Order: sequence, then structure tokens, then C-alpha cells
Amino acid sequence: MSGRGKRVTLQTIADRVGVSRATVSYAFSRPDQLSEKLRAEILKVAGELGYAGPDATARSLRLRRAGALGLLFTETLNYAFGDPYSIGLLQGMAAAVEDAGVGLLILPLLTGDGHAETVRGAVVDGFCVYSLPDGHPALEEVLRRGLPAVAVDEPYLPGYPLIGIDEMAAAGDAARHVLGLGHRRLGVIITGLYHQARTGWADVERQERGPFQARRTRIAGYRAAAEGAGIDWAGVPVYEVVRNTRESGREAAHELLRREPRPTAVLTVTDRLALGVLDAAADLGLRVPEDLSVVGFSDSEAAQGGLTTIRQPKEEIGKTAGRLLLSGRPLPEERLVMPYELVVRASTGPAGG
Amino acid sequence: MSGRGKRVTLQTIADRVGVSRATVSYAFSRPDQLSEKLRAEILKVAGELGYAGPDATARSLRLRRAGALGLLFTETLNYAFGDPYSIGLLQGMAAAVEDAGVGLLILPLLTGDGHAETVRGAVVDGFCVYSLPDGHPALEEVLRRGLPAVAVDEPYLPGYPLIGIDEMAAAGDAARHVLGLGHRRLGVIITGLYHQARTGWADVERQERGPFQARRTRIAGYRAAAEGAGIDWAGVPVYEVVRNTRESGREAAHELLRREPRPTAVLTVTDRLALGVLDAAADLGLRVPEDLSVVGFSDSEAAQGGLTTIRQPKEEIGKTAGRLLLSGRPLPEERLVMPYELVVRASTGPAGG
DNA sequence: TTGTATGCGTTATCAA
DNA sequence: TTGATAACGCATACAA
Repeated sequence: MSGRGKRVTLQTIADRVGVSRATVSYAFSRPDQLSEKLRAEILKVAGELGYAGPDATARSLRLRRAGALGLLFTETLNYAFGDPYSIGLLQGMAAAVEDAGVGLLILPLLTGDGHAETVRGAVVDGFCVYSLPDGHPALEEVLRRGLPAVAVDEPYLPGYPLIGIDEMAAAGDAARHVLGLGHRRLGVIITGLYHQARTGWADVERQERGPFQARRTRIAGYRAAAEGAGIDWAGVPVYEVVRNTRESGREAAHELLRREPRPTAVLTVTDRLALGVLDAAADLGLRVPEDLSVVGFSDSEAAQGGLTTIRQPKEEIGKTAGRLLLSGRPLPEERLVMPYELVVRASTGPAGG
Repeated sequence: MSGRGKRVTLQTIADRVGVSRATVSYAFSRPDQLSEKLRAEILKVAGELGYAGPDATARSLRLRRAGALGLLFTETLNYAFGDPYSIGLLQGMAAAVEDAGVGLLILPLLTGDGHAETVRGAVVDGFCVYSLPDGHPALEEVLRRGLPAVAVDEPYLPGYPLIGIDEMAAAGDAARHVLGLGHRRLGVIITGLYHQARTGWADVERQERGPFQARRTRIAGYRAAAEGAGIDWAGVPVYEVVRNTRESGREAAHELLRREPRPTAVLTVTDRLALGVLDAAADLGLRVPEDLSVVGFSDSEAAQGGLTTIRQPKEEIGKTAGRLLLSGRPLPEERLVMPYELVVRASTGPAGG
């Protein structure tokens, strides 16, 4: 029908109908600006010509709005979509974009140098960056774009809002909970502290130097609480794993629980790792919480294992980020601290059981 | 610094440096096309002026490429992101877009008439529609755009590829599995047959009329297998629930298991529902599989409950969809049938236990 | 109610 | 190596 030839545009239709381009534009975008009859005629011809409708990109250019929010993940999307916390965030942002009738553009951020292109080419009205390490090259590009931008969890970008919980206080509460139960021999399992993670014991310096602010702070919260209880942090074994998986948690826990004296409480930075600790306890015939207390973080999958954990309002965080970006109002320039909650379940109990 | 005044564009920089717009464009997009010195000068001035970089939308318009794939969900995103099968699909598509260095634009499709606008405004190079009911208004809009498009699972769009498993055969295999174990008193739990779902018994006519092709076919597959074994389908109780949740499955199962004679095998259309059936069995003190066999569909969460189910290669399906759209080659115009697998676990056993 | 003219910001072509 | 010009396809102020 219309396969060959030039592309069908407003002009094509205008020529055919014998009206101006503007009139055809009105027929599609401002129906009330022209007579019903002419409009019908125009739409009919457009149909015959196989017109695809006003071009989305051209329209965006003219209207100066993209109709989408960009979301930057540092992880591969495959991983991100497998992580309950990320999913919760996504659900929250989704709710916000749904309400506003715009789309959500997910931007993968992987290897070396594609970053710049990815960020530069994104047709969006604003960016949300999620869990990026300090100094990640994509950050620079995002800021350069000059669009509204918010960060979730990390990193803090001077002059831009950062949405998340008070990691320091939350981790502190979690640690003080087990300390309050009388535990003195702690073990810690961490991940995601470095972009290029490792498996093995992490000394204090390594704990303090990682580029992921939130993770760093979380660990610092554990440490501060422990030291507040008179525990020498240098003596607390901290095991680092590469992947945030249940299996990694299990393996790490085996390392931790093989030590003498054996820790009586294990703190982790995610629920998945904590579930793995439960697995290890089962492997070793240790009772939870009589022989071992376990604490997670995020309350994403925690209920399954009866885990004590910190509940983060992930959907709320995502929704807030989305709304902020879509509000059209000037963005706050500081942290937006969201509430968290220490949820005590059956995985923690008094020491010396 | 540069807050007021006109927007900074290539021209602004060109004027300031005293070169042409094209040269400035080269400085950003084709570094090898101009002298290192001039380029440095241009970038320096751009920095001073706070230039945001080549505008993504203008660039898209000019280059005729959006750098993104659109994904249309019928459900609210909040639901979609909570569904393991959808997530798997998303992961697959994500892998494809990652490889190609483009983004994934998630398009919410909700209430009444926003559909057209959402689809029309999407700045994308192609569309993937997922699980849309026959005749959904968004479909028309997608086709009108004239971009590459593929459907996943449903619906079939004449002239476009449809990616999914052979639902009829898969459901048939699942049903024949329990029939082969000697079961004759079947019960079925379905959902997602209609956009406006209901809770209650669904007669044959209702089963056949729903607008969701894949679901319809899945049930038809059960039916064909049952009839092939000499069972009168009109006598098989089919219970429909609104939401695909474990709790709904449990409630439906209670309805089903209260019947006399009690079904000895329950077929469902999702794993979540099937897990709910296990819950109901536990409520009633029924042993699985001795007293009751249960079959799921999708193998998303099935392993948790030791469910017998159909495994769908969801990541593979998503990846295939993405790659097809990004290949630049003409799309196949028919079904792309992906392999499935009947996974037999502990939830099914011989009848008459 | 309809048409004219212009600009949105970029890149490709071609000539210098 | 750089510049002038012409698209890309649309929407809007303004004039008719």
C-alpha cells in the first residue's frame, strides 16, 4: 500500500488533503481547533496513507518533554531484577510513573565506556540513580545533562536529593538489639562493598574504604554500636562475599562458625545472606536462636526464615523518588531520610543459650 | 554561572568559539573529524558555558533511532514486578538490551484512555507487548506506529512474531501426567482469563470466551487431555479467582476440596495458585501426593513447594524478543515456539493413595 | 476555522 | 580540517 516512497508525515497528508501542515497537526493533537468534518477527512486520508501518527521523537523535541524517567542501575539488570529490594524500589517508582502517565526507562550500566553514551542518549525528563559507587563515571554524565536527578541509597550528589534510610542508625539498632541480648562474640557478613568484590576476610581498612556509601555506613553502624558496648572491632571477624545470594551467605557463615571461639551472633548486610546463615546453622546442627542469633537487613525475604531484620520502606522510597522527579518543582538539595523499623523475629535470642 | 538566558546549544558554543555548529557537533560526536586542539578548545568552552551535551531528543530525531525498546504490560507494574514469570521475562529482555547498549522503556497501561497517549509518546525503536487481551486498544496504537513489534505469550498479531511455548501441548502434557497416574476426579483453578476477573465457578462457556489467548489455550489443553482420557469436561469443576496469589489459590482449593466426591488432582494455571493448593491441603490434613496431587504452571516458584509443573524458558523468551527487535532484520511473521518441559516433583503421585 | 512562518537542537552532505 | 546548508517531523504564535 505505502511501502515504498518517502515516509508519511504531516506534510504528506497536508499535501494530499490540500490543507496546511498545521491543520493536520491540529487534527491529531487539538481536535477542538478545527471542524469535525475536516478532521474526519484528514484522519481518513491519514489512514489511507498509513500514517503512523505524530512522530514521538519530533513531538518530544518540540514539546521539550520526554515522557519518561530514567533509572540507572549499577548492577546488571539481570541481577537487579532478581533482588527483592531492587524490585521493591522498582515497584515504587512504577507507581509514581503510572500515576503521571509516563514511562520508566531502565538503563543498564555495565562495561567500561558505554556509560557516557547510555546516559547521553537517554530520552528522559529526569534521572534516578540507584546504588552507584562514589565516582562512577555515569554520575558525571547525569549531572551534565542538567535534568532533575535524585539518588536512592547512594551516592550523595552535592545539591541533589538522596533518598534512603539512616543506615548508620538502622545498623546500630540492629547491632544493639543483639548486644542487648547479651551477645559479645559477633560475626559479620558483608557484600557489595566494592564494585570488584572479593571473597575472604575484610580488615577494617577494607571496610572503611569501599566506594558504596550505604554499605560502608551500614558496617560503620555495626561497628559504632559494638564499640559503644565496649567491643574491640578489630577482633570482630568480617567476611566478605562477592554475590548477594543465600548460598554465599551459607559459605561465609561456615567460615565464621568454624572460628574459635565461635560467634554467637551473626550480623549481615542483606536478608539473603542471613538466610544463608540459617542454612549453615542447620548444616552444623546449631539451633537458632539458642546457639546462634542471626540478623538480616532490608526485610525483603526475611519473613520466610523468621529473620530479625531492618525493614526499609522500599516501595515508598521508589515512589518518593519518582514523584519528586515528576513534580516539576525544584528538588530538595539534601537527604530525604525515610523511616526504617527493626523487626524482631525468631532468629535472635539471648546469648548463652 | 549560566542559569538565566537562553539555553546553551551547539550554536551557543559555536558562536562563542567562532566556529560553526557542525564543528562543535563533531567535537562531541566525531572526535576524529577535527584537530585535537580545536576540540579541546570547544570542550573547554562548553564546560564553561555549562553545556549539557548534545540533546538526546534532537539527536534521536536526527539519527532516527531512539536507543530504547518499549515493553507494554497490561497489569499494573506493581503487580507485574511482583510476578516471577514477568520478572524472568524482564531479565531476559534486559540481557538483550544490555548487549545492544540500549534502554528498556517500561510502559504502564492502565485506565481507560491513557493508552493511546502512552503508546504514541513512547520514544522507542520497537515494541514488545506482553500478555495483552485480544482487542486491547493499545495494540492498535502499537501497530499504527509501524515499528518492529513482537508479542510475548499473547496475543497473536497477524503479521508479527509471537513468542511463547505451545500452551496447548504443555497443558496437555501436564494433564496427561496426572491422568496417567490414574486420576479421574480433577479440579482446576484458573485466573487471568478475563481482564475483569471474577471469583467463582467458571462454566465451559466462560472458559472458552476469555480474551487472553494463552490462558484460554492452557485451559483448552487441560480439557483436550481430559476428554482424550474419556472424562466429561462439563463435570470437571473449574474455579476462577481474581488475583494470581498463593492466598487465592488456597481459597479456591478449599472450594474445590469441599466437593463430593473430592478431586484427587488439582490443575492450576500458575505456580502461585498451586502453592496455595498445598496450603489448603495442609489446612485439611490432606497428604500430598497420597491424598491429593497438585500441578502448577511456569516453574517460577515451584521448586519451593516441590511442585510438579511446566517449566517455561522465561528468560530465553524475553531475550529472544529483545534480540529480534534489535536485530534490524525483518521480523518473522509467525509464532516462535519455545521449548517447555514438564517437571515432575513430589506434588503428584498415583491416584487412590 | 485555517494558513504562514518559525524554531526545537541536532547531524549529514557536500563544498571549500 | 572546517563551514554552509538542508533536512529530521512537529507544534505554536500570529495573521488571515
